[in-house]
Amino acid sequence: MNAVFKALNDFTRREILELLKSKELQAGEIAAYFAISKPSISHHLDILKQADLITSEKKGQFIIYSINTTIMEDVLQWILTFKK
Amino acid sequence: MNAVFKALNDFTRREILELLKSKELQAGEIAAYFAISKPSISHHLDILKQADLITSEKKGQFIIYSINTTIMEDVLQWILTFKK
DNA sequence: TTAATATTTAGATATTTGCCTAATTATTTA
DNA sequence: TAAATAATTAGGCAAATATCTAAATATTAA
Repeated sequence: MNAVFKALNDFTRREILELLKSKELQAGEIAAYFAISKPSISHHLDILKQADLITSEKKGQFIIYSINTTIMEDVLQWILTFKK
Repeated sequence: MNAVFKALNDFTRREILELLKSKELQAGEIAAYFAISKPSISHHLDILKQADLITSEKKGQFIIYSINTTIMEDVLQWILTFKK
């Protein structure tokens, strides 16, 4: 859970998740949405991956990223423990 | 939402929320649960308060902290946008 | 009204984070 | 096979974070 909350605690990373919500994207396509450098986006993707919030698959020279919603389910369950 | 994710991104603060889940507590009672100093706990309480995850009420020389679950509802809604 | 208690505020420090540019690795194309 | 393309890794730096001790504030009790 620590890695998940860490990953979610950044606007850019939450935006990346929003992008991946509709469809999977290449690393470069993701980077194109933001005004920050590719290496920085690559680092954000790594943090999201460490939290298991996204998965990646290499296709030739491209790397395709997809969202993994099963982890969101864990967060959901945690949140629900606070609801009466 | 930024303040909420920031507040949740710390083990001690999540533990404080767990404590307040069952009953409201004085600042000193909360601090007694942890091996870190009172000023540090006071700071954590402030961050939780900025995120509106807790509320405080002064009673004499004590300050009573309570959880505010309405903000958890916002997080819940955000999480749900990722569920198919 | 002075001392004790509860808590926060202030100031300092070490660690973590987010960003950058430069360099590296892997793959494809000419 | 050499050049181009996609992406990551490495190294450095400034800002943010978590922690501490010391000092300040507010309230209660002797």
